[in-house]
Amino acid sequence: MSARNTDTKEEILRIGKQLIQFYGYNAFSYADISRELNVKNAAVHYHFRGKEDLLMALVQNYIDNYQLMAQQLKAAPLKAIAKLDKFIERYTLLCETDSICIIGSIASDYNTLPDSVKEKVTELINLVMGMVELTLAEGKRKGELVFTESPKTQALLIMTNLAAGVQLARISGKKDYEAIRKAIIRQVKS
Amino acid sequence: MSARNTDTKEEILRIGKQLIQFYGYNAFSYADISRELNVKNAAVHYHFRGKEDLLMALVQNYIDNYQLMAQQLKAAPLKAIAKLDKFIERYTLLCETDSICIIGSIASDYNTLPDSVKEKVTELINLVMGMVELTLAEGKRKGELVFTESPKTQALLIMTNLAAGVQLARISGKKDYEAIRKAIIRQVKS
DNA sequence: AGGAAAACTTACTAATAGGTAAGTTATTAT
DNA sequence: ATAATAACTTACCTATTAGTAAGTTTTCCT
Repeated sequence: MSARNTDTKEEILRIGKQLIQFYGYNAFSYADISRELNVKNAAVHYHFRGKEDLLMALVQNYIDNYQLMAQQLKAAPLKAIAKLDKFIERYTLLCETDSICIIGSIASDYNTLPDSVKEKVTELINLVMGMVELTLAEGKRKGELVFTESPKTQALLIMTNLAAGVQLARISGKKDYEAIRKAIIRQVKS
Repeated sequence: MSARNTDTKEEILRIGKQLIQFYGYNAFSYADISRELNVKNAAVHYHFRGKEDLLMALVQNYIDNYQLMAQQLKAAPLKAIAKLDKFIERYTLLCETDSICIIGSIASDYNTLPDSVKEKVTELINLVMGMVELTLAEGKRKGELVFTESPKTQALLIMTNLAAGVQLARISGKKDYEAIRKAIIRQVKS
């Protein structure tokens, strides 16, 4: 099963992920990836036939990741607020490297993407939104969280705060992101 | 040949604005603009030396626009909630054409932009944020609005809800945007 | 009417984009 | 040991990109 350089494919995904979060989908090329990996661009095409395939794999990767996270969160004996924190932390980390959430990045380039990718992205969004919504609903039921909106709407508010929060942080600084982060918590804390 | 078009320059700005909001900065070219205007791409270069200059002019255009809006809002004998509505309506309109806010669009491509543009965008953000903050602060002072966060933080929350709201709407539909829009109002309504 | 300036077009660059076909080297299974 | 195959490289290709220099047409001004 193992091949000569098994992690080239994973490395491509890793770098692609970085590039899309730092520069955006339409602003990076196979040359950027191959340069960083010290291979020729044809090698990247070997692993991913085209940019569309690479993006598909990338989004699928996120889906797998979040699916795992959703399972773990469900099983974990954590308070809702701690679960929410775990989720928010991902955005805080992005913020620290001047990167943005892949959903936001893709959303900005959405009208230039092939339909296949659009569908996969919808899948990803539904997954993430569902996860946050569930966490909120459970927290509310257990009395650990307090908010007046429906869990779905509250999830929308939080997601948009975070997604645009990291975008804004690039321009006006991390302080604004921090203010948003804290406010999100206050909004749902009992 | 025929008809002289003195507003070519303005038309370029109009189309550029559309393109950046629909496709993103790195996904449109001078060819896209010249095609739509029925001129050659050199004509676009005549009015704006390069893409950087075009983007600069575009952002400046927004600054002028919002500066005017800020003045009008200050002077207008409107309740704070009505002023806020006027601002939100811009995003609702964007949403209807599957377009996103220029700030969000630029934020996503931020790391590919020249410094000159970055600075201008900061100017734009400060202007818009300041306008929303002021409206919120005034509304609170007059008892027309009620919210617990500082006006600045509340402005951050609203701005991020809207900016990411229109982005999200592209993917998961306008219903989500509508839910966000209504929740924003509820959050500050007395 | 005539000249200057503005608003273009024509006709090119050079660089990069994404992509492919065919050949080479390394790894693995038998 | 060797055949098959995986993981590449070499060497291209075509389309598009932003951009420019030089010439042409249109409009403005006197």
